[in-house]
Amino acid sequence: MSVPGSPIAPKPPRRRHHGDLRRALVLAGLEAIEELGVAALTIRGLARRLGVSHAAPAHHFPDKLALLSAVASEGFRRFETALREEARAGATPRQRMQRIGRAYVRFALDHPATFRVMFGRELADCSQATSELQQASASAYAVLQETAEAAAGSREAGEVHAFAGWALVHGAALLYLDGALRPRLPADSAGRAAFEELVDAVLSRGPPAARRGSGGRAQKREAEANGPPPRRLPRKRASS
Amino acid sequence: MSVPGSPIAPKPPRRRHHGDLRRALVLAGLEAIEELGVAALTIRGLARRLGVSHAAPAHHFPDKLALLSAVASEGFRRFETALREEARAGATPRQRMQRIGRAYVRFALDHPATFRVMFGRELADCSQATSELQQASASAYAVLQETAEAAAGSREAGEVHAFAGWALVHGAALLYLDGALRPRLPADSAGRAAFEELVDAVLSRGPPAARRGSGGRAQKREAEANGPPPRRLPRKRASS
DNA sequence: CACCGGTACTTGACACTGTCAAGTTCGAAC
DNA sequence: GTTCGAACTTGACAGTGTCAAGTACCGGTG
Repeated sequence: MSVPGSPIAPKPPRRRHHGDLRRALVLAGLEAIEELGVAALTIRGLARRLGVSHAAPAHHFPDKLALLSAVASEGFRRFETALREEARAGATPRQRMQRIGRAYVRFALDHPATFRVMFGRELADCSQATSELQQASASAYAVLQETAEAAAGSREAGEVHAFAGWALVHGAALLYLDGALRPRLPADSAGRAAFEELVDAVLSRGPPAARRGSGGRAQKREAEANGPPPRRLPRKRASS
Repeated sequence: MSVPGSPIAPKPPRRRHHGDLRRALVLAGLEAIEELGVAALTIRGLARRLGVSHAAPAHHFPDKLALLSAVASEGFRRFETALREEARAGATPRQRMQRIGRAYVRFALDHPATFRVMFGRELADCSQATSELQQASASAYAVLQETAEAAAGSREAGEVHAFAGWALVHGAALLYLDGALRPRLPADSAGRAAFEELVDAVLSRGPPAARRGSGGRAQKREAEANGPPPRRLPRKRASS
């Protein structure tokens, strides 16, 4: 089904009306998604925005999912860049791990719609066909895993390590984005700040299973050395 | 805008063709979503399935998002039931917490499309209008929080506790559902089993931040008492 | 230079969607 | 038995993704 060889940029674009319509579609798609959400992204709308006919995009992407997949791949590339930059800025493996976690959440909060497309359901069902997306995604995860292995010391511990950290920041970001915390945290900028503090606290202290009764002193000490203690979640409002 | 009073079931249904078309729409919507995914859910399709005209649903839900919201609320109610049952079966608070975590992941894996609708983006943007959904969601989260408070001993520790555990299982479930682990874990039943073992391991051992060098002995002992050690993630396949 | 093949794009059409406006039918209250 | 309103139908509209056929333009070849 798939031709062997380098999957990206197999042929130089012919650049007719827009220089490179394919690239323009991906970039405009990213913009449109961030502005209005995924549901507002239409092929015809993109075509109008770029000044081409409504069927022009079909010559670069067989269907809408393929276009979404290309948009998500671009998102993953930017995501990976952000993570790598942050990892490079950390001194110790442990610091790098925490910085990556924060950068992960920050990216999700800064580009919510892109993040959801990257990890969204639509692509999971059909992504077997788009190796570009799989590769971009795996490459981003590799940043986490490399850092986790260095922080954990061993390879196998690093794998569980990386998965747990990944799941933690991923879930936290999505819970915030999806509004699941909204009854407790407002969606405004103050709510975001409180949320990021909370994530910091969890990243420093470690989640519940490790915090049972005995032996919490060292953790607490380190938490205070790594950042401010978390502000408590505000109580739910009494009335709407 | 909104009428005061009890938001749920304010009036008994008049039962014309389908006894209770509103309820039938929600149930058929749940089924259709689980069978074919959210993208395949259309108002007209539901109407055909129930043998009514294409505009009949509009008399019960002002638009498609309202219907999706009702479906998600029903999902949350079933979700909460599953969590509560599991929590009741645990002896100690800590056992309850682990059981809830496992039940959380199991629900997501058993009803992937419903789970994604429940926590999906579409509803986050408009859910200010549907108090039913907010209430159902908060009620499910309350199970987690109550258990976490009991396990943590104090109220404020319980909040961070609950959030961390929530984010962990939520993120893990979504990463699996979205296929982000697919290069490492196959999507078949063996992959699922390996994934559930992995989650168990993380729930027992605690995530990375708590597992740095010193003081890991008690954690290891408890991990072994709580379940089998995690099978290592299989190496990535060499070729597709 | 003319010619020509193929790519990038356009035009037009189709089936499908969600949503609205107006008409119809039926249950129950008076 | 009549009336009234809710539940439902019919018909229409704009908008969508996708396909088939046609057109313009660039590169190379004679």
